[in-house]
Amino acid sequence: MDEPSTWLDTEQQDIWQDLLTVVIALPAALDRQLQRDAGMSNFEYGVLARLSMAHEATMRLSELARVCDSTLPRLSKLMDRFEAREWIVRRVDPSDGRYTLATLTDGGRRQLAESAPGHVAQVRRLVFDPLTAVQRRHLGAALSRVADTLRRETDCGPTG
Amino acid sequence: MDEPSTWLDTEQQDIWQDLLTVVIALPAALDRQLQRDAGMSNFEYGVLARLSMAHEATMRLSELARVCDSTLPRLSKLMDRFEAREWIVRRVDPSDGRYTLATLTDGGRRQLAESAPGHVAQVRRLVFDPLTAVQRRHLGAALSRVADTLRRETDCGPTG
DNA sequence: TGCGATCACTTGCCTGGGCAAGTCATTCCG
DNA sequence: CGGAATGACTTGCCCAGGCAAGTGATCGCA
Repeated sequence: MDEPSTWLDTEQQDIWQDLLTVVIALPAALDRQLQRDAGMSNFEYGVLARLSMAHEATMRLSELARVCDSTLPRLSKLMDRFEAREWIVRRVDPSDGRYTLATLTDGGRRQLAESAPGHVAQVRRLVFDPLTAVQRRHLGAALSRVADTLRRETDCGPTG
Repeated sequence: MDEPSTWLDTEQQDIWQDLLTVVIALPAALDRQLQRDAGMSNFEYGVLARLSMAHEATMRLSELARVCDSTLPRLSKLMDRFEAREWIVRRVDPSDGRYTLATLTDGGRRQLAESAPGHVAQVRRLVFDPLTAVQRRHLGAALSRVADTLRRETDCGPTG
């Protein structure tokens, strides 16, 4: 009746349903906690965290956008908001006037430090606590395959 | 130096990074394909699919919103767009005037049938093709634990 | 050297979605 | 029976993000 190559079998459908739940509800749960406790979204937290890990807490916007899976307009507008809160400062890259450098301020670093424990606890509670050590290892192995596929997809050929 | 219960170890950080990639890039990839080939988002596809599976392709909006992980305002506005494209019709529930019933039209069903193969192929390509049968089974086991946790989270206590 | 091409970012416009308030139907309870 | 309480949407307002066009800076090549 069904084309085997077109449809998913029962096991795949169950996995797919759970995966859909995770990709929808997990970001939503992370956003709720961070919004409530720190007044920022999961994406905003990720940007601050990436910046804090960079050398001298400074990165070019294009590079920051890339590692944060963001577009440049989106990041540009976020930087406007962060500058208004004085969490970052922008300045022109002295070595190439086309680039803009963003640097985390002390206030931004403080904000990140205050938000981190609650966020990490949420990640631990929702993702790692429900798993045994073996399940965690297996999840990691499978996720790395899927994540690699998606990264190739995004980088080179967003063929759809 | 670090509180063991506060921070993630290296294995967990790697898994977390891959999971972040998946929850961000997977919906984006699904949206791109569906938008390009069918002029709709992944969420819109899910709503049509759920409706098509219901008895007589009809559901109450509140029930449809629940199974689609949507809010009522969001779904209400989507129904406006779907009605404009004549993919669904709305009518008051005769058994209780507070409810609104949505029914998939023939046009909506046709649209779904045309979109399904490409969407399923994309899911298969991005999620299942990179995995061995064993990895797939392991992924399913771990995901079901995490998904269950998230569903409890959403239903009862969005404690954050 | 100078002018067009490229690059990095910014801005404007539009759409989708969240939240809170409003509307209408039904139920509860005196 | 009637008014208050509840329930199921719907609407209005606001903001974040996508895309396309605009702005400077730098590069390439004649």
